[in-house]
Amino acid sequence: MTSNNIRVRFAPSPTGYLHVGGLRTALYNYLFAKKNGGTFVLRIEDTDRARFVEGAVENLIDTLKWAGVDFDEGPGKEGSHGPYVQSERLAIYRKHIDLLLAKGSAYRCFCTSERLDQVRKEREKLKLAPKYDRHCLNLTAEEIEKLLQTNTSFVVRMKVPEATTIAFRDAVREEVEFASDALDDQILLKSDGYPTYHLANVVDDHLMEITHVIRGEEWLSSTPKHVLLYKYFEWELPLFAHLPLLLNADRSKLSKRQGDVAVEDYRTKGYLKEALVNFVALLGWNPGTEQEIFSKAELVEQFSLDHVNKAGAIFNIEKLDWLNFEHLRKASDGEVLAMLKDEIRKSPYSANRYSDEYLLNVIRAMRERMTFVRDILDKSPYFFESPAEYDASVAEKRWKPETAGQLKQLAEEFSGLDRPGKEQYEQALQQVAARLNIGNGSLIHAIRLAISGVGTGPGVYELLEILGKDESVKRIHHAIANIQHE
RNA sequence: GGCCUCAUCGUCUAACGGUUUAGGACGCAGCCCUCUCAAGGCUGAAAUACGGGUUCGAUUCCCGUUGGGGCUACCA
Repeated sequence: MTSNNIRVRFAPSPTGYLHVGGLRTALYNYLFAKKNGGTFVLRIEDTDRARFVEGAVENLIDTLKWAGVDFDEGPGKEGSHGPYVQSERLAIYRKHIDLLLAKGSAYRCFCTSERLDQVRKEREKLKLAPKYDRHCLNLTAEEIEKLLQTNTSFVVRMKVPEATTIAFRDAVREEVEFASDALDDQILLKSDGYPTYHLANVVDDHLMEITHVIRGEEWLSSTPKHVLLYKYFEWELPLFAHLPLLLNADRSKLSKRQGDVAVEDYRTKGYLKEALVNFVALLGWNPGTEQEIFSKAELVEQFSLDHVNKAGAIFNIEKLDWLNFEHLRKASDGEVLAMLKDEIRKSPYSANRYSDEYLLNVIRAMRERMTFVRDILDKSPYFFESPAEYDASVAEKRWKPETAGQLKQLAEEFSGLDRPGKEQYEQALQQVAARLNIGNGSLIHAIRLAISGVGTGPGVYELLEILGKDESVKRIHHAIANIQHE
């Protein structure tokens, strides 16, 4: 499928679940790759052993698969640039660290974390940038040898040049510049032998021949360190594209505290993958047209880094709900049926009590009235069980002293009908109303309350038809016996 | 605090110096339709953060202010 050399990657940390911001980043990478005939790589950045969560990788892959954001190379889909899990690439990083050490672009640091804390505090007091004081940069070869011999634990730091400017081009932010003096001598190799993000990321992006690094804006500040590393290794720079962050309603970075951030949370809440993908695609990107509803294929067709925004975007659920409604109505009756059966299985109702034909009728009646498939159960439980109680405010308004007698006549009329449809119910009701010399409306509202228990929902005749004659008549009699007016 | 970065309706966004009484969408309000609720149709309220420049002309370019966000870990 790859007609050129464009290669992008999504590089999450397996710390639990896929964040919706991560989904957005993965999606943009995916769309960019598909649009340009490139390759989309999934790489697992598990260099922090303390934060590793069992099963997180599987969960990540499963969630990506659910969302339809498929990768071309990655764990379980080995290509020519593997392995795709960083903890399996330790020897590679070690080799590159040695290279840096030999060139003098990096140095060993034997300082204890206690000393580091102290240095930090002192510099903070002096209002200086919180940087390492380069104590170990001045160690002699003999001193280093001695420390190594005694197995003193150490880290490897990058040697940042003094008084220069590090500039790079960003596809969404154009030129970005940093003064090297503001940069810390970043740790590249931790004392446990694992690389930090900065080293592993640069080495892997190069080795995996990544051409475009599309990632969240939280990485913008550390990009000069990465640029420096590319320079030390004498590697060609990829094109960076830093995406605006997804925000909470108060404009802080989207966090768990203020709502659901895990893709699986939205999945279990009943959001369609089509809606979620459509929604996050629009958070930070626009097609340049007035189109709002997109299929995945349309997103691929229209996606471009040129239309990526700079400012952070608030994750606004209301629009997501609307998109869910829109995508749900695009689903076929059969697709909704399958989803509805799933919901019924999770509900107190018994799954095989209702025929497909019956459920399909319910779906057609509720089509324009649901945002989630679950709404069918929540908003119209009367399709699944007789009303146990009757809405008091509706009863007060629609159930008059004479209503019981009128409905009794109507029920009798219905009983005499032979396999009635909507039209027959309507005719019967009109006849009874005429006979009683009352408007159709008073009968209609009363009967709705009687058969559904509530005052809202699909048309009454449709309700009667779906429920069937026997069930409807039964419910009417039950209502007559149980609804009190005033 | 320092560095980086961002700034159009409540929210997501359009506008790439003049075609703009700043457009669309979500949400909100009203009207129509109607047996209710929806759906649908129509209408409405709602924004260029502020101050200086540059220019015949600034939402658009420059500077500053203010405000927001990110980073500032042997986390990614």
